[in-house]
Amino acid sequence: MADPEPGFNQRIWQVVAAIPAGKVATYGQVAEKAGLARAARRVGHALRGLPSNTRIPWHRVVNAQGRISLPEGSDSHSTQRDRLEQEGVLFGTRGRIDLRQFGW
DNA sequence: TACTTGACAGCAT
DNA sequence: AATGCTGCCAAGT
Repeated sequence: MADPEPGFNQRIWQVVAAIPAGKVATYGQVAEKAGLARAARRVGHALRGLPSNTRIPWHRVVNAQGRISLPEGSDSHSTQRDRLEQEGVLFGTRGRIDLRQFGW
């Protein structure tokens, strides 16, 4: 097997899919929950590889600073922010989400 | 095949 | 607060 850990991507998607609407998780949290503690980067790659028509709520994943980790001004960025606001997620003055509102 | 990048995070300086 | 280094691992060059 070329891939030593087959299915981890799927594992990651499963974790992301389990995030309740109106709530967000950080890459680190997702990684940890997927059994990949400290491999937050892997989460980023897994999400990046998602098809445009995916039903995975990738927009509920932000970085540890409570910010959207995508180039500001990009389509993905605005899409993510729009969806989060639509779910009731509050953004701070500097486009920052106060993660404390979720208990972390 | 080797080196560099990257939807990150945590700790040290 | 800002910068730099390290860990982790896949994908790109």
